Amino acid sequence: MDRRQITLKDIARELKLSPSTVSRALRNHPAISKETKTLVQQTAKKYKYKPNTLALQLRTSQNKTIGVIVPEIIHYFFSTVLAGIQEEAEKGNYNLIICHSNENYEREVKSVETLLDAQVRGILASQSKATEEFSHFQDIVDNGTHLVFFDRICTGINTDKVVIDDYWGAFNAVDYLIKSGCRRVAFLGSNPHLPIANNRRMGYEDALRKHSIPVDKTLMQVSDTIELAREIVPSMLKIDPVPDAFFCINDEVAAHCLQMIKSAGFKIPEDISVCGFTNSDITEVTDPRLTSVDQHGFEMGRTAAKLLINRIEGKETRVGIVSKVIKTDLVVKNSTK
Amino acid sequence: MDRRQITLKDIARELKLSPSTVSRALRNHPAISKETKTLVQQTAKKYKYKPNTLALQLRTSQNKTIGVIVPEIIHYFFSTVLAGIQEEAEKGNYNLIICHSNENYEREVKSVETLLDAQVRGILASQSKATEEFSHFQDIVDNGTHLVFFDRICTGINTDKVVIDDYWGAFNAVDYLIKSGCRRVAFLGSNPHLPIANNRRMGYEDALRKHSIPVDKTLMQVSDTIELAREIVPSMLKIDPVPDAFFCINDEVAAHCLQMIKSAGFKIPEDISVCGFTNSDITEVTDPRLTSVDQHGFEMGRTAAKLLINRIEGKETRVGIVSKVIKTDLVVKNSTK
DNA sequence: GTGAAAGCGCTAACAT
DNA sequence: ATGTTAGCGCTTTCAC
Repeated sequence: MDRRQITLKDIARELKLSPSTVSRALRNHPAISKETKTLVQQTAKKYKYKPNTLALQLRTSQNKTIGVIVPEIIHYFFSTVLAGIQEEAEKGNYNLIICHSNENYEREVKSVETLLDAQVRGILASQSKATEEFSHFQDIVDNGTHLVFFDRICTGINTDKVVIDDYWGAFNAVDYLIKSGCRRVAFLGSNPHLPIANNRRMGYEDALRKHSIPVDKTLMQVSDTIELAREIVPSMLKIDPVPDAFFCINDEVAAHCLQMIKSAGFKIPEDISVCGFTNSDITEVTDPRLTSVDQHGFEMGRTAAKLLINRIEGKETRVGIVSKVIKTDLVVKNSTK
Repeated sequence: MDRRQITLKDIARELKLSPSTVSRALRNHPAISKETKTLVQQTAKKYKYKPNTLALQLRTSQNKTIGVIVPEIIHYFFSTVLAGIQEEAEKGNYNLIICHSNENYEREVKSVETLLDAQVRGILASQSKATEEFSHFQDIVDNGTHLVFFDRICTGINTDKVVIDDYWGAFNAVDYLIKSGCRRVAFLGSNPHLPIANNRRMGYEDALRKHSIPVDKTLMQVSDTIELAREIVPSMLKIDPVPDAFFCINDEVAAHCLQMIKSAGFKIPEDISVCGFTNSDITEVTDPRLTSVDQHGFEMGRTAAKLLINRIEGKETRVGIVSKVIKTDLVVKNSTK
């Protein structure tokens, strides 16, 4: 069953032509006669000839694969980004090698190694939460391989990036919460060395300041996983006076926050509002449905992949760093007034 | 910045050796003297030599990539499977090309073409809901490329497959519902030409029969998307007597079903129980938390990938079709009595 | 123990 | 308009 693929040579032999003629005929070279062309092309079709990509790429010493490093695959936002990357890669005829750091620094380092070993032309990366050291990313650049960060960018490395407007996403959400009557807005954030977390915190603080509400450190906590939320939210509900809104760094935390608020006996949104970040599928099935900031992951994936491919193909000529920003949208549902 | 990779030749020239010697030294060939070996290996390390995979694969005329066709990437179950495939592929040093049919027949056909053009060694596929014609899958087999179906298998093609025990998953869930006191269990299913849907329907029916409950066609509907559920569930809630349980083909349908039951004024699980299928992340954030059948997608992905790789490498010697079945588990939460 | 030559499939100079 | 030759990076006979 394992039949060998038909090669140019096979066709050449069959037609008593030289391989180069066949090659040219197939690629519509002007110097080939019409008859030979049609003859060759028919025979190619007849034998289901497929050019050997390996040989082609070896010759031009340019493979067409790009690598992707994501912290987590089983995750609404990242799978959305992945879908966008996939679409753009397919369009440009690039193959994808997807690596999965699993929020783990060592696996991230290994992923970089894997991708460089595979000699990908470029890498799209989103940093794991655990990463605080960046030399593996620097290796990519030093190797002459193109690198574009998306979402969880790494400020220590001088390279292209695609982010969302975390600051404005947070600012608008918190501004909305305040305008709807909330005065004690809690912030469940993430490790501040992640720019996305820090920018959202600043957006949060500035929205408070705009309305002359003092920033209260007791209302700001790192709580970016379900486990942390289950620990921290109950304790925050005991603060007096109790927060009248929770602005959360992601939808999972928001959804579980919402559950705990309800089981503590508060009404949502009458007593306490909750707002998430991402606008993932789970926002539709919580009760009440969860207000959230849409991150447009698909568009982020497409943008990042497009940028990388343009760099690879020399179509992006700007010499310095290119930073693209994807706009967020607050999607108001029922967990806010 | 785009420096050329170091090749065997470069090292050979530097060390005044022949490329073949260098090649042998690097791969620890017995006929090479210890001194040359260490010398070569040191120089290789010094220049960060990386073998050119393209050249290697061209020589052995065996690339190391496998293709995956999934109906949907942004989907808890499939991203779980993907994570399993990814892990196994990485372990076996295979690259992945992931195609995304988006539940669309034409895109599925095109995906097969893409993968065959890329000359992947094997393909892992899960059929789109829209597919009713299978010749594109037959093309894969005719081409001599290995094919393993997972989850949404295609019965028309004679090839390896990995499925879950849909029948027993459904049987056990419905059996549990009945044992908890439900008598009028509705089934929100999917297109019966999909084996997964048909097997679950049979499990459902047999569980009813086991308890001598007649199968009532009015309680069985095709409703496998959120849109369909929003249309069908309200109408079913008007049936007299009303169903006292809904067994749903997936968690999204179950979650939205649950919402509509609540807004119709019924209590869950006191009046009506709801059970989903997959046990995805959303089962944790609905109110009440959703009882569901765990499909173990990660294990399915690993199993399918392992099987495919074994076929490719000739390690799976069974001549006929290999069918693997992943066991499901009913995970009882709060939407059932 | 090491080297020379050939070849994997393809294309691009350089003939003719 | 077509053929010849060489070479992409690597391994593998076959020599010595």
